[in-house]
Amino acid sequence: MNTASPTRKPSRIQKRNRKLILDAALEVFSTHGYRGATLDQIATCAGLSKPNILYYFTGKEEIHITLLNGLMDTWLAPMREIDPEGDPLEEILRYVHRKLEMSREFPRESRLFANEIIQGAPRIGPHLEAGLKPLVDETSTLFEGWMAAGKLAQMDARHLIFSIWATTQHYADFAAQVRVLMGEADVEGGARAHLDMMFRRLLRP
Amino acid sequence: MNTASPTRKPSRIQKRNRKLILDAALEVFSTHGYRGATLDQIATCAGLSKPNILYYFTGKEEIHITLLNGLMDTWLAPMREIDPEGDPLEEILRYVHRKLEMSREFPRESRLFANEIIQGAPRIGPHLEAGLKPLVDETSTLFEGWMAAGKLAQMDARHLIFSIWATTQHYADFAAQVRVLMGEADVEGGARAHLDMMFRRLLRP
DNA sequence: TCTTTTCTTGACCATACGGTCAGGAACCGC
DNA sequence: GCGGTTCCTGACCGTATGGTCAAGAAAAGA
Repeated sequence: MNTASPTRKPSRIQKRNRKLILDAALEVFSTHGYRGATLDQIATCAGLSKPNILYYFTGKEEIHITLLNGLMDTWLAPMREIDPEGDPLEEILRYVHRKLEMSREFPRESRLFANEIIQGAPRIGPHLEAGLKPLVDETSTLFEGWMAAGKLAQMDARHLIFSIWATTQHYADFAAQVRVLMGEADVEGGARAHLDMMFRRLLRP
Repeated sequence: MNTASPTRKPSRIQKRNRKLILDAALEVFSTHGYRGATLDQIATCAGLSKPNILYYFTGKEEIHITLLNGLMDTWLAPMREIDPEGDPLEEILRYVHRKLEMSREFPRESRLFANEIIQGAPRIGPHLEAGLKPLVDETSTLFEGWMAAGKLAQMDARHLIFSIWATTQHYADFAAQVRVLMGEADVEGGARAHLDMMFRRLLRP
């Protein structure tokens, strides 16, 4: 019986294999996109047989959705950690640095989301509305309060957030391009210094 | 006989149909990615039959590569238009605005490139090295000269370029997300004002 | 007009892919 | 050790997809 049974805590094997599958799927989906990924690739990558994959998940789409949902929390955590009581400039800079770190630490997750959004968010659209939007609205209000209090330079809070996302995730999503253009240089360190300077200049009242 | 014949100027019909195909392919590839796109979709979208598509192109991959190569020039044109003799700050701001305009005007092209790069640039990698890198190197040198002359704030020129690309293309590549978060607001105008202010603050010596 | 070349297509093919199923193997409480 | 449940797989199926081909329709020369 599969996981459809309502009350049944997952066995040791179940936990291990679902993790194997999701990890393999993250690898494959993030590099080939949803349509480009195949169950065979995921199975091989996970070290399991294809029917076994379908023993744990009802189909390809469920794997993808499970991944996206599970990752959403991790992905938004840094924004949730912005402290309304902290120093505005330092809080936002900390957020920038945390996002950049995540770009380096979880590039596959970043690309998974990027792939999904670029293609019109066909499978995660509802979750954007329900999960992301409230958080962004709240954070925007917080930023606007800081600006009104003269703690930050005046600007559109949502566009500021877009700029932070864009500049930090760029290093994960466009890594192939960055690698070509930067060669052997210390990309990570350079990016950190650049973004710190950039947002410091931008936000200083 | 197909286009492999070396010396043969394309007929009227040939020109029209190749254009139809490439335009349809841009639409389909940019929204579904390379693997997600099918020849049938492209054929339907172009109003031609599938075998007819394959009369003009040897296969799916050739269509994709032709698209990428043909678009590269258009895509890099704004960077080529930066005037070394112009006012540094205004030249770069003009570049930012031009890139943002292209995001609005050619979102499909932007997503096509984004898809390709995210997946590791498997089909355009060589062209990045040969076409993009020299131009970026040259532009970086120009920027560094301006910085050394005290016309711009000091920073890493390559990371500056990344920041410009990331923030402007974000509005095309992540349009689905922006739409959810901004609702009916005037995204275009807000983005223009925000990026102008942002890079002005950043670059002012 | 007649001929040659270019263009177009319906029918077809081989493969790849998502998914199913019957039955066997491994695990687990007893 | 035994019975029942969970876990696993080889073989298989229907469909979608990239691509081919022979032959007809349309243009283009002559």
